[in-house]
Amino acid sequence: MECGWSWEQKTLMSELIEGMKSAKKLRVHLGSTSSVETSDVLVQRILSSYEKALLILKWPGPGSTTVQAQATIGAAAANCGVPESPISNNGSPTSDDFDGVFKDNLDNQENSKKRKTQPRWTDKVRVSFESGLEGPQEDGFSWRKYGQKDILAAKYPRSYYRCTYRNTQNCWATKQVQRSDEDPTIFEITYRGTHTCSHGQSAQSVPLPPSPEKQEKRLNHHNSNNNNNYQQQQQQQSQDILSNLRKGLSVNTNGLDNREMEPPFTFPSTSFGYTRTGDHCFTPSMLDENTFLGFSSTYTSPSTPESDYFLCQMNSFGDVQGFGASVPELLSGNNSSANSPILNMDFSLDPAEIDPNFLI
DNA sequence: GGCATTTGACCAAG
DNA sequence: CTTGGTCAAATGCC
Repeated sequence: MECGWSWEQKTLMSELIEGMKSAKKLRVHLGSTSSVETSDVLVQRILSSYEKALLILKWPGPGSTTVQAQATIGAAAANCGVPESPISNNGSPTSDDFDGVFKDNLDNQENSKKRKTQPRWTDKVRVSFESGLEGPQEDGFSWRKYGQKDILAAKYPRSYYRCTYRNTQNCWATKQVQRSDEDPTIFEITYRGTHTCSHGQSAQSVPLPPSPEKQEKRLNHHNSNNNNNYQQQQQQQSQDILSNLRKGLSVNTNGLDNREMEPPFTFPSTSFGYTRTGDHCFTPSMLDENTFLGFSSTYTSPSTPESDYFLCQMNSFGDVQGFGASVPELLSGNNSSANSPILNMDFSLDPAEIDPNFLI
């Protein structure tokens, strides 16, 4: 693991602080405009989230495990933001979870072959059109498909991808792409491991990687190289996004297998035709997707007894495939760009989603 | 030729 | 034993 914890910590903390400041400003603003009460509730939750996230970061952990815990938290933070698992129901971090969950991550960077205890997180992406611009793949990294498998309970096969630079740079990041049975427009991307390669967001050479079912990589390949610099102005990015999505629409209309065919896509002008699933990331009764700042991260408790599994669900409508990075990679410390890619994002964490027992 | 995907086989986990 | 994840040979594309 090559994630520099100190860099991670600083970056994450500065982002959290910045986000908290913004939320406070928003609260003031909302208050002055006599907004509905729920807005204030939301802001309060945002602030609470930041505070607790910062608390997690600052928490040193007991005894000799401190360094390890912090390092592993950093690894997790690089993947998903702030891990849920360290937070017990009473709000206190538990170092056992840190060690159990994230040490495995470190181990598996060395021992790639066994799937066992690879920390992973899931990004659910809704694809509003079937033009070949499936969201899951356009995450700024270069992936190489190495397998596909029919899953017993799944209608669609699962595709397996690994980092293109696995051999050359010993980058063991992998991801799985699974189309949702219930809603075929949703792809569930499970990321495993973090990128240690230097071909991530800041140097992505294949921002429009292949779709899971039918690779259209080559068609997009030549469009992509101008749209990857995270230091670009957001305005420029938006222009590129629109431009390239149009290219994608014109090029990739036959990108899927017959069985994957979906109803014709209608390109919504307000969202560039691309949305992230928010329904999995918000508590329906509490949050309105449209109310939020643009990004949420959801973590559920480890589902395996060994606590080596955590799952987060991302939502970011600031992320347009091929031009923005999905959150896990944005938060990856392996993309050692001095300019944090998340600087340009409105960013919030919802404590209720981190852990239902966590908040207030 | 180089690099990608496809796909059946193999292997480990549960 | 079943299933999911990975390997690697075959194949395709540029």
